[in-house]
Parts: sequence; C-alpha cells; structure tokens
Amino acid sequence: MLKISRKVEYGIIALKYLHSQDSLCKSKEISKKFGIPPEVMAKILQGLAKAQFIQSIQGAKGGYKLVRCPAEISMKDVIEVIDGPIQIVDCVLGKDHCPQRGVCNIQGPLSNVQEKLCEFFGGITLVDLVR
Amino acid sequence: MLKISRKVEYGIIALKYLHSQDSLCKSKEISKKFGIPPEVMAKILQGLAKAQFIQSIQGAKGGYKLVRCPAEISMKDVIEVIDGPIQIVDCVLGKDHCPQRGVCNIQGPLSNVQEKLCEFFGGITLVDLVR
DNA sequence: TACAATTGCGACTTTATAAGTCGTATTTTG
DNA sequence: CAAAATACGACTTATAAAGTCGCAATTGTA
Repeated sequence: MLKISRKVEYGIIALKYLHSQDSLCKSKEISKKFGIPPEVMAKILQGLAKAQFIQSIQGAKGGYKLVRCPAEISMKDVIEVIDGPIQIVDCVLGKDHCPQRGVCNIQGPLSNVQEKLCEFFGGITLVDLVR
Repeated sequence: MLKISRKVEYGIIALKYLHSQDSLCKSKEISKKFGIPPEVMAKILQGLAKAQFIQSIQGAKGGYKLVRCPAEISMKDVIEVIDGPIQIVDCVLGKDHCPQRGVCNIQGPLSNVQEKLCEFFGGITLVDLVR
C-alpha cells in the first residue's frame, strides 16, 4: 500500500553509490556491497542506462557511471523508469475496466490527487536523497 | 506500485456517498449502487465506524451515517484506518530485517520522504474529494 | 585468437499481498 | 420469534512483486 517497490529502492541505492564514487562501478560490486541480488541489480542498471541516467560501458573493465546531474534526477523519474507510470488507482489512466465504471464518484478527484503526487515526487531529487 | 488499495477506494466512495445522503444508509445499498462486493463493503464500513468517522446503528432499520465534518477527514486518515500506517518502504518503521540493514544508504532520506508524503495525504480532505 | 569479465535480454518460478468469499454471531424492529 | 441489519474471523483465490536461470553480445588482455 503506497509502497515504493524494492526495485526502486535498489535503483536509488545504486544511483547514490554511483554518485559517491564517480568512477566506473561494476554491477556485481554494487549488488555485493548492498546485499542486492545480482541479477536484479543488473537489470535495474540496464534500465537506468537505457533511460540515460547512467552510462554503461560493456566488456571486461566495463561498468556504469552517473552521467546526469543529481539535481536533475527526481524520484518520479526513477520510479517511472523502473516501475512505469505512477498510477494510484487503475482507472485514472483508463487501462482498467473496473466494476465502478460509470457510477464511480472518485475518478475525477483522484486523478487530481495523482497529478499532485507526481509533482510531489518530481520535486524530490537525488540531491535531497543524498543528505 | 504507489497504488491506493481498492479497499481505500471503496472507503472513499462510501464516505462521499454518506456525505451526499446525510440520512442512514445500509451497507448493501452502497455496495449495490457502486458494484462493490457486499462483504468487503461491510468490513470497510465497520472499520470506519470503529475509527469514529461514521456512526453505525445496528439491527433492522440500522445503517451508517457520517458523523465527522468532511474537512476533518483526510486521505491519510482513511488510508491508515483501512490499510494501516503509510509506509513507503518496510525498513523505515523498523519492522523488517532487510538484507541492506547496516549498509543501506537510503533509510534516513526515505524516512524523510515518507513523513512528507504523510503530510501530503494529510492535507487532502473529503472536501477536496467531493469537488 | 581464445578466454575471462562484463553488460544485455527474455522466460520462468517463487513468494507475498491484495481481494474476495463464506459462515456464524449479535443487535434491533415489528 | 422472524426478518433485517451490523460485527467478526477464517478461509480461498487472484494478482503482482521479487527473485532465478540461461544464454547472447561486447571488450580487454594474455
């Protein structure tokens, strides 16, 4: 309920670590240091690389490094890259055919809340998470 | 992910309905009107009654009615009554023994985020959800 | 050029939690 | 006493999160 997924946690942990290191880090190195399952860590870093928050360098001696300014990485970004769009209820973005369709009295107000929540997480950056 | 549970949705729907009616409403009446499973609706209303947001009257001719001012019912209240405390990650309130214990670099900052999130939902009242 | 170390990707299994169901007791009205 | 409602707890089912496995692609180095 209103939980941040462990993947997002792992992502933030990794981003913070990459920020503190500022040299090439291997996926296994991070997963070992923080007790994160290595396959999971790998996939998260791959996703973050695809989204251009970090840069990946393949091959032996490869690894990842942060390439964006921490002030320009928000929690909203990280959440959406890793878990997809923030959606407090299924109906708001219209994906779901819930039984309340038509009579539901909360869709409008909640879509409003959702928007504000996005702004909330958009306003929290890696800088805030480093403190 | 960051979802509001269906129970909370149902709770908000019911509270809004009770607000709009302002006479005794039966659980089945609400569940029927909004396509909510009656047993689920019943338990949610029981919880809201226990928490003193609504008043329950037992027996034939019984039902529920709103007894608190809508401006004094926040989403945080509703969420916590129905689903328990808002907890964006397990570690923050210390319940969980996560593998990151000790090396985790995000507990402090995230507990801060959690606090702000509580304020966020504490600031949204039934009045806002009626509009 | 072969090998080791790394990232990249997809399918699968397991586990946890949300959601819903069922049965029965209790209260109150007529 | 019967009918209509709330009250409560145990159980089952469905869904989503979390983790595992296997193999391909890339690159440095002996």
